[in-house]
Amino acid sequence: MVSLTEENYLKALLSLSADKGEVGINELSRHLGIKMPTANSMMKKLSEKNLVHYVSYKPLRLTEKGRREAALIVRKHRLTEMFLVEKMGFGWEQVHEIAEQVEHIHSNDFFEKMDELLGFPKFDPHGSPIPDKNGKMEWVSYEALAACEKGATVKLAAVLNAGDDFLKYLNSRELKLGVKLKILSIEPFDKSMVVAYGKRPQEVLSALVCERLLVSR
Amino acid sequence: MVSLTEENYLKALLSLSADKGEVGINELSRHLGIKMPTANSMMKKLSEKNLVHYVSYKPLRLTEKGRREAALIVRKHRLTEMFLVEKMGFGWEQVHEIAEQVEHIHSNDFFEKMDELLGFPKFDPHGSPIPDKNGKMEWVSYEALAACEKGATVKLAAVLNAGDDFLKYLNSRELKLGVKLKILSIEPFDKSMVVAYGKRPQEVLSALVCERLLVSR
DNA sequence: GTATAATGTTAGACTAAACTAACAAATTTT
DNA sequence: AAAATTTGTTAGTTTAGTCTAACATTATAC
Repeated sequence: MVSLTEENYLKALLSLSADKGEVGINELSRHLGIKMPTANSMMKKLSEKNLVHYVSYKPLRLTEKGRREAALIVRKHRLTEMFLVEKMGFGWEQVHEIAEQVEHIHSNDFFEKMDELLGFPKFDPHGSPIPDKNGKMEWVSYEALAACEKGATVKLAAVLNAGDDFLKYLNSRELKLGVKLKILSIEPFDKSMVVAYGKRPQEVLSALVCERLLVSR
Repeated sequence: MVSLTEENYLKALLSLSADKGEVGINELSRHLGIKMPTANSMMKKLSEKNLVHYVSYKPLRLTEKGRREAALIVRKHRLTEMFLVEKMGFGWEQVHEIAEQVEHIHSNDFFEKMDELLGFPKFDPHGSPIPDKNGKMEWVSYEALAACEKGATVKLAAVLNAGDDFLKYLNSRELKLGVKLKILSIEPFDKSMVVAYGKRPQEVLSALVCERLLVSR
């Protein structure tokens, strides 16, 4: 049995190792807002349970079992976010907090019913992929808007590290998933972009924003 | 702040004191599946927090604050059950387990949205009243079917202590809330009843069943 | 109304998950 | 390559929620 606390460690490990490949105790503990010794002893515990491969002073790695467990929690989180937006009328900036709690509910029926009512979606409201029942996550490789060149026309496919503030900012600019963006110019000095989309002929996006917008061609 | 564990104690106290008026440590601990000393020290803790009025060797009583807290958890539980049945297509025998977990989610928005989508229902799928946002619970005083006399025609309004088995039994006999029952006879020996309803001209209900079916005239 | 049974309380121990303080190893800087 | 910094580990403490064993009080039976 995996406790709620353990589930949160696994989820953190999955998301950090997806971002940067290698995960250390320091990074993990900062991400979870706990102290290093706490994370350290939890890693030993998860290692006993064959969820994490732990060797002193070496980077942490999820075992296949651990990766699967973590992906199933992510699945529950993302299905919940989708359900809250599509079936309950919440805004995409409101759903993270609630999903953070709902993801720990033990009931396959509950999440399978959500999945069914939603028509088996492949992506959540922020464009992130929803792992399947076996914990397989299809990684569609989007580009960051920041990596695109002047003149390109691209479609907004997902947003990265979508916190409350960032999503409210996007709402205020009518930047929704699916919007087609044309890159009018790129400022060499600060890498900010001027783009056109929808009814907005020119909108300035900072480099930070461009890094967090993922697009497809 | 009230922990998940504390919430479960409060809920148990509310339901036991609604049933029988007085609640003892022994009964409370049996109901929660824990040992008496554990319940005892929790009562002291809840007393510190002004949620329970605790005096050694005297029956336990919720304070007004405690009663309100408990009723708000019951509200969340019953709204959830209603949502699962009405909006997600679960059977009334499936929803208790899930609601038992969902009731601990901290988000007013989440439950208010459910309430709104459901059209502000007054009763849950088992006929139990849903407390309002202030923790006020309207007690409609139904009778047990067992208390009715031969010849009476009554409407099934709620079911008591509705566990999985009991609800499956009711499903198998097509006994749903709102069904009109006519009491054809009462067996003096074991207090079982023969009743007519829907397309069933005569159906035998044991005394145990009759005690748990609540009806209105 | 005393003996017995049931219920309630106290004291002390355990586990999970957190912490701080001190120490050890690895990495980076100079 | 030695010093300094960052990262990781060990040891011991804390809190919430549980337990058992022993004792105390209240209720019940005879």
